[in-house]
Amino acid sequence: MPATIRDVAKKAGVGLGTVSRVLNQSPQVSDRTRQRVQDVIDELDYSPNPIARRLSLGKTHTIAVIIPFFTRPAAVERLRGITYSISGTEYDLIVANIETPERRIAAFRELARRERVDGVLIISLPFSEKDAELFIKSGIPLVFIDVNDPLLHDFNRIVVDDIEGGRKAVQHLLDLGHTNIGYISDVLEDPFPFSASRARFNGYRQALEAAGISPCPELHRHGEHSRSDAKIITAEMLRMPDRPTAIFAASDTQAIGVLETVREAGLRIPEDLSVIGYDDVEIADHLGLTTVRQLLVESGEKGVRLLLEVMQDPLREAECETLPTELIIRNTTAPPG
Amino acid sequence: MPATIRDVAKKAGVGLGTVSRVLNQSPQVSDRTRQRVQDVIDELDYSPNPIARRLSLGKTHTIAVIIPFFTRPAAVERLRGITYSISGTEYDLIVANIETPERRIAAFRELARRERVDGVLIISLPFSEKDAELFIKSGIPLVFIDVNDPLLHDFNRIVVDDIEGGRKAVQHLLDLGHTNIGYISDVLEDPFPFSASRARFNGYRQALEAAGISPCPELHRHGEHSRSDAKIITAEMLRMPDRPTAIFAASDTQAIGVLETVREAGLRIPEDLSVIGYDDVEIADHLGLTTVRQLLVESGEKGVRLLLEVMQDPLREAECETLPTELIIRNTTAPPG
DNA sequence: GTAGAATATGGAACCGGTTCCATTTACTTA
DNA sequence: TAAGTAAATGGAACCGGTTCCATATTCTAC
Repeated sequence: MPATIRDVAKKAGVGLGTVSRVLNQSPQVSDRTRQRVQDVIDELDYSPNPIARRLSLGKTHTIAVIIPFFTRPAAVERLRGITYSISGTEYDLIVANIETPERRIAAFRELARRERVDGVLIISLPFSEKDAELFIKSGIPLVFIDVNDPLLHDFNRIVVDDIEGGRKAVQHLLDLGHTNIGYISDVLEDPFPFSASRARFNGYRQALEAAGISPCPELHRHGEHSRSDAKIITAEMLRMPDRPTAIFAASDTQAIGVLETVREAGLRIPEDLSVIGYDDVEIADHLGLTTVRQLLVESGEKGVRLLLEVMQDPLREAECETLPTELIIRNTTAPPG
Repeated sequence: MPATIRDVAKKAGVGLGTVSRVLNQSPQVSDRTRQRVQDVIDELDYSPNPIARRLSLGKTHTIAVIIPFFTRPAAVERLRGITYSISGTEYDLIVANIETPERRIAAFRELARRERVDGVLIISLPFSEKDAELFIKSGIPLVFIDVNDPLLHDFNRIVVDDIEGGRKAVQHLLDLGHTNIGYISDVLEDPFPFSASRARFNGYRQALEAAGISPCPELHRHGEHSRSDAKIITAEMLRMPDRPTAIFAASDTQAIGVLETVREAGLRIPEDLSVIGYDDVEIADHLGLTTVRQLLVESGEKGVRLLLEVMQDPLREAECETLPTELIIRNTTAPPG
């Protein structure tokens, strides 16, 4: 049904190559011929078939984003930035939502192929040495957002210094006078843990040690990255004889779970217990949550820009851009009662 | 670099058609030949080029979702359901994020083309008669989620009865004894308003009228679909001499803005003012928000399933599935003080 | 006006699959 | 064993673009 380049050529009385040259703004067409062809293109409402174009050019014009979308609200805001930067480019954004380890492996396997995508963005996901081999072998341009690991030294990254971010969170609590500070995070002993959680934990530890406080293993607990697990863990912590006076949660999602349990226990926030999260997702403002802010939307935008550059110039050196974190003090932290 | 079907044929000593038959599970291949070809496929780590396949088959294997993604958290949860249902199919999901009317028009224009996508899902967006013509002309399979308009009678839809949903919200307030009930919504006088907001407004009005209360125009205000606009509008309402004792907000997002302003005004929720939202997005539970629940994830899942069926059988009659709404009473509504 | 250089153009070949029909091969029956 | 039928196979044509080189046309300089 839709007109093809052959229809245009025939009706304009020119060759296929000439139509192609008009379509692709080649200077090697006379103005007169160009106008004639353009008139026919308009008349037939012709536009090129993207699939045929992609096959011919040997490019997919597709960028894949692999994302644990719905279990990490922060990731949603990164994706927002990604859609902004992709919009107006010639690329399609395909989304692979990863909510289980099995899905992650399958997605990597499927997408690490040059005939499949031109580039890949990986957001907030664990990444193993074996995964790295797969992508290196494929030669697919790859950018990580919020994944930072020594393993990734030779890959392009947009990250924050999560050690510093973790330190800021804990330093804020120390400045308020807290010394008995809990930390709730994702599981850190997985074969492939999410690197940012581990770094935030290291920041937690470093800040305590710098203040001459020996980190107490009882005060660090982990579970799935979810509000409900954080609720359960917080309840356990509140049952400790020497319960913490403040809790640092590794993400705002988990901090929300903490808030819930603390309130259900009849404790006042922040008078009886201070809570600080990490990310500054959109709802954090509404909740009055004290948190460490990351530039989530900007990280997505920059990730796309970096990927486009890598796709343009595959020989460029791997780059790692570190975005700032910022302590955002709202209403969930105060000096210990 | 990657092996092609020609490499496989040559190495296996068969013709292209035979390799294709093996790839596509045709019965018309002897077991012996099939095994021989499969061994070579494994040896060369060959997989078909999806672009070539799509051109040959005349299918894009792509489904587009057009979504006002980030301005409507409910849409994010619908998208979650979409990713669940798409996962495991042969289709790529491309996401077009629409945050302005101009972007909407451009996206429709680009995507209403058979060489571009095999099907389209449109979520929570305004849709005009002109838009309808564009899609009818293209013959693209199309399913709407959360768009319900007489104009769409001949299109496939997954909807809720928003009139009933709006009535439920207001009926709940009436049952509590409220008679002075405000309503905050999106702009309804746009050339192409979002249909669900209008329907919820109709529900609001019907419930009042059924209770013998004449709807007061001063009690209905609208702005952009955002938390911040809802904050401003609520402040205006609170300044009314005869301010409402309860507010029905057309979405949870807007309800959150209402909560903020009410609290900033030093009023207690729900003692001084009751608030009810609409959607039951994930954070509503944490906020203790009374709301009208929609099955958001399920609406996405069903939308994909319906679209796949329409793509399978283009001659099928247009279908409209109506999902239930449910009143969810939490802590933001109580009898008037 | 002629020769040479520059510009414009057409279309065969190509991208990597699928498909369909002519041909070949294998099997069955008399 | 021969004839007929069924199954298997090969490869040309096709999908709709892009590109590159041979050729045609236009322009410039003498």
